Amino acid sequence: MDGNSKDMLKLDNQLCFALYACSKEIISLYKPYLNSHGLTYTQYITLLVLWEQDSLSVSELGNKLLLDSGTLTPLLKKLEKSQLIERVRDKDDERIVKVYLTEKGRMLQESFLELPQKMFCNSGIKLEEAINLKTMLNRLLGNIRKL
Amino acid sequence: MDGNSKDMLKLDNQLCFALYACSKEIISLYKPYLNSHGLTYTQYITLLVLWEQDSLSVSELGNKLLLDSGTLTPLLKKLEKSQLIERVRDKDDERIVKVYLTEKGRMLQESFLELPQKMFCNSGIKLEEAINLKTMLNRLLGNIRKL
DNA sequence: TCATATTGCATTGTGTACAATATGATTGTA
DNA sequence: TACAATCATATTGTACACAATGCAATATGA
Repeated sequence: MDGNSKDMLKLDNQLCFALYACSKEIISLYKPYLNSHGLTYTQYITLLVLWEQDSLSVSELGNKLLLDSGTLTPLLKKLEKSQLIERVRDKDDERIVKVYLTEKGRMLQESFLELPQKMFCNSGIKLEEAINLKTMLNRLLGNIRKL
Repeated sequence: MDGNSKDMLKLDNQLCFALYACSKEIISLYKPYLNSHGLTYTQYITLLVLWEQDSLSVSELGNKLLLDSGTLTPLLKKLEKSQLIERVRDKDDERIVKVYLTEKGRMLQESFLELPQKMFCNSGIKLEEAINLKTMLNRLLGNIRKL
């Protein structure tokens, strides 16, 4: 991040591009494994949330995942088609669609228990560094979201 | 990054999700400004590269941007339609398409000279932190790409 | 010259983001 | 209680990003 405006326009000097590239490349590391289970990355993180806490509405999922309902609706329909979840419109408030794991969806967690560890080893960075990086990212994320 | 496998499957413990979310959110900060110039983020970083070095082939651009030609071709056609670049098939090797900035494309750089600074201020993090973060991301990116 | 591999771009299909819309719930007011 | 206005939620449509495949041009070697 040196001197003048033109330098800051260089691709290599842009924090945003580093984030953009890193995110894409890491996700592409996940892909082979996820695809072998018929999942995209976004579907995977949706399941992550449901494995933590079942029975969430579309918007609650969206809040946790930072995803729009317009993104989630087709995604959830696919997960439902694969019989990993069920979408049930709430009786009391018919605007709300609640999402439940099926037995098959719950069982699937077993296949992924070792994945984070495996991915971390692939990344070739130290644990301390990873924690440090994640902390900084979360702080940055917090700042951005307040705007 | 604590204890057991199930904990590591929690969304909040995933470095990858922090990257994914941060990248998306920061890009969404760029969007209003980019859109007002009729550009997407990907088109913007493509111009960043061309402003640094004009007259690159599609694959050379792809290498710098970590983008596939399948992503670049339609993108470049749009930039050509907006008369910001020209795509010229190489005389000596007709497989190669070279990309040149037009005068209009070169001039456009002026409009973006202050953008990185503005974005950085919005992010609410310290310069030292940003440098630190970018360094770590680039190292991580380097590790990943060797796989 | 023929066969094979490589390289580079284009095309197609899938996934995601965003804006516009529809519909159900809530609140305030008479 | 009834009604209008507002708000909340999900869906649909459109455009973009990306991956996979196919095709054309070139290079290499038999």
